[in-house]
Amino acid sequence: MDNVISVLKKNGYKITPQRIAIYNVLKDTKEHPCVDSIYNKLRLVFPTMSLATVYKSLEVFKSLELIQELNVGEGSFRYDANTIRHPHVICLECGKVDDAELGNIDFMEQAEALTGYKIMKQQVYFYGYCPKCRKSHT
Amino acid sequence: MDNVISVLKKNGYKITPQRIAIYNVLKDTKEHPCVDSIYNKLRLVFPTMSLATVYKSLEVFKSLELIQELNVGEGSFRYDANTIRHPHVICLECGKVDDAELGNIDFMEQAEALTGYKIMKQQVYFYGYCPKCRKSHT
DNA sequence: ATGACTGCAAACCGTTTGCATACTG
DNA sequence: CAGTATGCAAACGGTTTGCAGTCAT
Repeated sequence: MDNVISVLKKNGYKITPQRIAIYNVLKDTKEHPCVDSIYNKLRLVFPTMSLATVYKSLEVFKSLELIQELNVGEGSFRYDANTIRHPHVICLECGKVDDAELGNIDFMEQAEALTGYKIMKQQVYFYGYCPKCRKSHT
Repeated sequence: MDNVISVLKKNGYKITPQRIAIYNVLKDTKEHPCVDSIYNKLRLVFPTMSLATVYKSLEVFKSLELIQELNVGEGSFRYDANTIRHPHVICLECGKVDDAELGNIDFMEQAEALTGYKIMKQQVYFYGYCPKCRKSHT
């Protein structure tokens, strides 16, 4: 909750209304919004909010591991305030991105042994048709 | 091998030297090159080759499932002529992308049961430091 | 011969950067 | 008060598009 504030403070970043608002948008949704979507939500509250501020703030949050960046292959990134590693499902029709809590599917050790890489992170994405869209897809 | 030719033909696409050359670049490498890298390799052979042609050809191949598009979060896509589902490892230092043949780690059924999505595809990415780069990373 | 393909250039769109102003600490 | 953050606009880089000319069938 105030975790953001203390982490920002601890790392010498200033607490600004914009940063708090941006973080809260992510904290309060499960939609994994992209920058534009965050920006448009915030413009209603901060008429002067700029895209650049959203980008810069997300960059700060990312570097402090307060959020994670998703990369589902749309040409833009999405963001998630849940930084615990978990898979995502993407609807090929409507573009929705959901969490897919599959329990423990950690293959990092196995991958490390096999590839010789020092593995730091694992990302799992599923692509398919969501409950609503699958009806129209036979 | 001539699989490309027959698939293109079967689907009403023309066989052009450019398309064959682009496909062969992918077929002959394990580097998962991006568009720019493919383009620069081909310019040596086809001085008039254009980026647009590379993009358009890859689009055709992708739609015919002759190649797959990778999306490791660099701001550009990479391409792989190996269309069999397999994980990839990305080096956080040098950007290299390798295959990681982990045996069977198919969670599509599980994800389908859990999420209600009709799952079509699964992508697994590992991020870390490759054997060369990990030395400089303690 | 005809219709698809190539290749150039311009347009596009998400993201980054530079800089003057505003605000946090 | 010092120095970081904001917000605007311009720049950037990967990708897409339109169109005239060319080539595969």
